[in-house]
Amino acid sequence: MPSEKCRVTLKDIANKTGYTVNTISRALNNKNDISEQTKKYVKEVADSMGYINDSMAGSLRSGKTKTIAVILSDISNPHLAHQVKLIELSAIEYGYNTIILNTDENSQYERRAIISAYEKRVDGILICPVQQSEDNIRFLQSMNIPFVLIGRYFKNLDADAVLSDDIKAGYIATKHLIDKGFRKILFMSAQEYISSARERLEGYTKAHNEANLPIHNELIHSTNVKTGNAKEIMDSIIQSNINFDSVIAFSDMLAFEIKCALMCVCGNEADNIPIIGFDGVQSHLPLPFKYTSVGMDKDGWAKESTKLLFERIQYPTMHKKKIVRNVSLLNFDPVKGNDIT
Amino acid sequence: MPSEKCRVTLKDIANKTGYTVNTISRALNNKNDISEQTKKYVKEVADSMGYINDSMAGSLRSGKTKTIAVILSDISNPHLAHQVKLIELSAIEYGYNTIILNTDENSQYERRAIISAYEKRVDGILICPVQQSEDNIRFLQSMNIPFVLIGRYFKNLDADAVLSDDIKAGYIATKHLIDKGFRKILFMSAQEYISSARERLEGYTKAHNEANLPIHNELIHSTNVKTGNAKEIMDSIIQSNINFDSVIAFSDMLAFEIKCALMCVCGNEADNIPIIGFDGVQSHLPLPFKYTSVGMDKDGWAKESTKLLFERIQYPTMHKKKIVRNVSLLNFDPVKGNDIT
DNA sequence: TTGAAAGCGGTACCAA
DNA sequence: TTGGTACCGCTTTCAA
Repeated sequence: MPSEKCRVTLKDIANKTGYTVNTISRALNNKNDISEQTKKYVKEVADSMGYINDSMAGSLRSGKTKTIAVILSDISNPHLAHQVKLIELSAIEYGYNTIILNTDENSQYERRAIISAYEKRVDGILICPVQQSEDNIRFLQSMNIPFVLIGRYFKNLDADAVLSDDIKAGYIATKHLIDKGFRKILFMSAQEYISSARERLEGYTKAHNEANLPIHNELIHSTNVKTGNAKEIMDSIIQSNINFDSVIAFSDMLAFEIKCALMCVCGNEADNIPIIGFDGVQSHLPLPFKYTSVGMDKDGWAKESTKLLFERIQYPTMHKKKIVRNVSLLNFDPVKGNDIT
Repeated sequence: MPSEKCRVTLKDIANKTGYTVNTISRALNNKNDISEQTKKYVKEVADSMGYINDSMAGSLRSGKTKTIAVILSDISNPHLAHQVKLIELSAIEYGYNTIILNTDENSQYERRAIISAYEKRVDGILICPVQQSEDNIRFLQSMNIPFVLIGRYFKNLDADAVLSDDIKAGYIATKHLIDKGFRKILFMSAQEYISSARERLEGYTKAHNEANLPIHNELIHSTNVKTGNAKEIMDSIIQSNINFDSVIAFSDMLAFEIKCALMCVCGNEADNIPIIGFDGVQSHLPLPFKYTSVGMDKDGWAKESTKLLFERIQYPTMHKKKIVRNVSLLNFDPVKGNDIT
């Protein structure tokens, strides 16, 4: 147990044992220039005194914090929360801690998050960039902290990235609906500066082109979609007499919101309007209704990006890598479970 | 922009301006024994050099990290993720950062999390304790770090806590079903060492007693419920020929899982078996189906507990407070929205 | 209003 | 194998 009054330090152990702080430090860190006997003794005394390392003091000197930062839009999004959890588990295996910083898709907050990570001297950063501009990422580059982009990337920026194949994602979602006979597919996208939004739309277009079907611009909504306001947007679309028979949504959570909105307007008829989302949350969010999504396997980009980050930390000069992960159509059924097409 | 090679330090600014590090430090921290002119000049130079504070070095000296830790079972649970987000937002208002540590309902991990928080010298801790034993919390007490229990408490332990009225929660869920004529209410609880689980069961019992209804022990399952294995448990219950006409589940996520399990077994008939969960996730998780839950308002214990923690940090000797928040029956309908009874 | 120096609690480096 | 000492970057204290 730690002393009642204050922190037990190396000095305290040194005083008690007669060794110097230096020896204590190296004994506790299992350095091999200390005799086993001394190590054992020192460790015992340290334990009995309830010594707990002060990571700040150590990091200040060594320059290493054994901590990585994960910067993303919103931890309260179930998809991201799950990914973060996986990242944390991975990081622990490498002996690292994780801190999470939210951007809320806001460049200013993102800038703050980057600064905050720098203040805390993290050894590396995983970041799903807001992308409103490239400034923040260039700023991050100038800091010389290893980082990996997750889920989104910049064309003109040579950086490590772990992405999903978003063109394919948009394509298979669209093709799936086209194959089923739907011709008026509403595409509810996010901000168009987001690379994954653009690429999914590209897939949407590709599928239409392949099927020799025209693209109706009124069906493509690249509005600033934030969770929580889908109802208003859907209402305005419906009020504008835009005709659609199916929907593709930028995320699963958005898809759920859209479904609610449709239920408000059409009641049970809403079931006739299929909605496909992205992210594949069904792997860890079993919900009592059927839904379809396009996504990676349940590990998403979490494991891969953590691995890449630690590679980068170890080999700072290694050539930059861009990893694109495969996606597939995921049909979730509460009875049958997941069915991957 | 920060220098390409390394961190800009106070020393660098001192060298450039001719002042000492001391003056620079106090100028940047807006202390009032520095002339406005000097402050302005120093800040300009610091900005132009891209100076970013090294929080570790500062904290090491000052003993304050302006960081709190949130220790809970699993950030990937949507309910907790939402609460954590609210805590973070609150903390930022107080000028604090937040780190999150997961316990996975495992005492050993909880111990590690507490140690990790101590290593990082956090100024305070919000913790939803695993409760398998009191050891970890007593350990935490011995550390002299201000902390607030959230959602769960210990009878024999004088500690700050922000809780929900779980007896009432169990009571109104049960009464609601009894009033509707259900008589065989399956109670799917969590580990019985968890205070909220016990209290909800107490409410369940109370509602039965009040209605002069017997309690059937076979309907009460205090198994080690972790998300993800509800199906097996439900299967075994059904195989045992235990008869039930309705369900109360320890959490909303568990309720969703149980619903899926029932759909597997009874198909559409599952709709005739009402399931009530706890947590009230509907306030921030709009899903396209109706469900009922018992919970607090959407702020949950987040704001209140953060506030209490900062009170405690400010007044270490203040008498301990136990805050019990009200709960109500929440009916979510994708069309009508939330209806609070 | 500013400067000089000590020190927070470790780790790194070199000498013994 | 161990000890002595500088030092990480900042804040605090006291003197000027």
